[in-house]
Amino acid sequence: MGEHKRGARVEKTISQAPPEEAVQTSGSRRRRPTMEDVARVAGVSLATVSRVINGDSRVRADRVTRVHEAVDLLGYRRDLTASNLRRADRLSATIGLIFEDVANPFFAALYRGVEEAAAARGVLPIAGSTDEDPVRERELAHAFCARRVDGLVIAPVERDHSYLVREREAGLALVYVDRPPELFDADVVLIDNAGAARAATEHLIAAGHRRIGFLGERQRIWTARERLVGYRDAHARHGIAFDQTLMRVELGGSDAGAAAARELLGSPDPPTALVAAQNLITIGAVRTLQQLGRQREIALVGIDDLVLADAVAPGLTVVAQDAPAIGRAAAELLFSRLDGEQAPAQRIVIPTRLIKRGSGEIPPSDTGPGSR
Amino acid sequence: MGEHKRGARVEKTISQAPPEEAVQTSGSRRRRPTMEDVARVAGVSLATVSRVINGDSRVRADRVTRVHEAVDLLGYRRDLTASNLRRADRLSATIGLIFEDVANPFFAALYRGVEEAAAARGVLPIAGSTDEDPVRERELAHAFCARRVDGLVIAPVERDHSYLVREREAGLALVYVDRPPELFDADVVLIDNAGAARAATEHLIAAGHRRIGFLGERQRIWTARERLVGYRDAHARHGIAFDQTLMRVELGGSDAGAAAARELLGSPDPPTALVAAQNLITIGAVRTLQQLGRQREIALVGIDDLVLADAVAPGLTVVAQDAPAIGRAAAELLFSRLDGEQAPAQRIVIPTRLIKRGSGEIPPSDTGPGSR
DNA sequence: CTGAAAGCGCTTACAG
DNA sequence: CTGAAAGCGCTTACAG
Repeated sequence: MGEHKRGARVEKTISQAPPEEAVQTSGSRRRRPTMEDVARVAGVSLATVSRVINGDSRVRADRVTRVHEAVDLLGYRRDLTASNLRRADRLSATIGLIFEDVANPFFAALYRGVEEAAAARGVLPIAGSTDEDPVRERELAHAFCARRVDGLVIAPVERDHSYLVREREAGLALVYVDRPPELFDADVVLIDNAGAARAATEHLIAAGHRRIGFLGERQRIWTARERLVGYRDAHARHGIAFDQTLMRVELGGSDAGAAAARELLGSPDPPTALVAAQNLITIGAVRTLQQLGRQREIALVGIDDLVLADAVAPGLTVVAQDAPAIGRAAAELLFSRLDGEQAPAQRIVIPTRLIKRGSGEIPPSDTGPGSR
Repeated sequence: MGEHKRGARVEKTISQAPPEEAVQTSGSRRRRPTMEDVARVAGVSLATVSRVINGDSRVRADRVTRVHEAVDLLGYRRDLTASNLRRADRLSATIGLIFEDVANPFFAALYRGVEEAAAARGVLPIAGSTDEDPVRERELAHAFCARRVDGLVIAPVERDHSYLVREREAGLALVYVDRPPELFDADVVLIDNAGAARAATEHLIAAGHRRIGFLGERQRIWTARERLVGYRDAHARHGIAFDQTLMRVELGGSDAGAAAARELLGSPDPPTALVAAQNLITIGAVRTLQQLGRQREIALVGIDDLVLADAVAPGLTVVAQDAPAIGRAAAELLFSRLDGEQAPAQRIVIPTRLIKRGSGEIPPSDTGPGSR
């Protein structure tokens, strides 16, 4: 298959089954009826069929009927890809979604929000997961553009999106979610991450904690950095010295979160409370506290809500974000751009909400030198 | 917009923004470079460009270089929709996913499994949620077909998929997941639902329970019916009379599950254990048990695992299914069909696993006339 | 109101 | 090995 290597340079993610095999795919494939077939059966021209299918009101009523009858008879279904190729607007009624992981509950809910807003317009989303790999992100973006999506909703890993400027100039609508663009002037929908982390931390400070551990994601991720900022900010606001040893970052997933929590709590001068800065990390932290049997002794506030958060004991206090609302807002922004909205790039901030369920309301324990 | 009504009849879900507006979309749109542009810059013919892009090895090396240089210079990106229109295989490298709800953790994980298997082939998934609405299912299927997806992975709501026979004849690969086709002979990947429910129920019987409540989904859903069968089956196998009053079905979501659990436990002759036959229902059951403070008294086994299931107290015993594996298997089956595999329709059963965490190992309490 | 014709951006026989 | 030409299934000026 040496001949595939070169093509791959241009279109890496698109290489599919060897063409020579694909031809003989499914034994006796039946041709789909085309507008031409419909025209023949209805006894009108191809142009008239197209007009009827597209709801052009200038067609005489009896011809409209004839065409519809032929459509039903043949089981004709329009080929949107061909239609799109020739249309003036060149809209494919498809948008691309680039997320860290579609299986993460946050992004799954975001997807749903986008889907709902898009469905109202007859638009369908294609989604892909980057796993925080910038190469994968770029491949996905290219793969989506090759399919001529009308827009991209992207939770960026990569800082440099200059590889998308040409697509934008060609009309691609671009909306960032969860994380802002870094070198681009584009619409974005997100939460106040620093504010959320600050609220989480201040909630613990209000309960009397002075030694609050921080469990954060990889700092290459913007939200992770912002949340750390909010955590530090809360300390500064309350005149509490920031203690580097209470901070664990670069955590990828629940196991890493669990291990980091265990490490922190086993340290010589341990925290009396924890801020878990991402949903999977929170899961890990909860697990560790329970394994140590200290879930009623060490306070915990998570960022981003979880299913069953109200069912653990104590209930899990979180700063919740409204993922479906983020998705809906992003989709609506994207469509407004597609409709020609020329206003400057918008930054929409979806409010978060502190949900007190118990774990965040535990006062500091007297053990350890950290308590006052 | 009266003229849109008729078009809607043929392509309901595709009607997009009024074409007349869409034209003036984004001020000065720059045309994307085409193969023609590349050909001009490289000083070769359009056909040669196409050959190079497609990795045809018969092109002379220096021309290959020239074309690649022109591609880089112009920032050319292939239009896959146009390519697909003309190719012999007519493969779009896109597949459609029709799920109940992409935000449900089970389907989100299934999506991820499909995505991974598809990515290896350069194929991208488009997904839509039906919310168990057969009309929406049909709209989604049509919308996907209009975009000329190569195949459909479908968790069916509708029993009658005869509206897809024409598409199948035209080469559409069809794989069912989670639920089998009812009137169709097609590939399917699922779990042994009756077996899972039987295992859950027998686990409770082994712990000594004789009055086991059942919380099930809407019985229009195949998995819901199967799980009820398994529950009853377990009773029959152990010579326990089936008590209709212990069964609550048609539950849609966690709130309904919570309410039904509360109702059952408050009945004159209540169960000593519960089988929660779906993930959201399990969440509701856990919630109710905790609110009543009876989580250490009433046993509970859920079907399908949940995040934090090990963190609730007692830990949640479940019969877990491997959603990513279901997704991967479905995608691989679909691709094998696309590659020409002609074998009879397959039924792949992905094993489930009982995970004991505490809630399912609670013995029957002595309260109530149901205990022996 | 309608049809013949051009053309969207590609691939693919067909010659050479 | 290469190019001119036909054509995939549509939409859209252009005439009438």
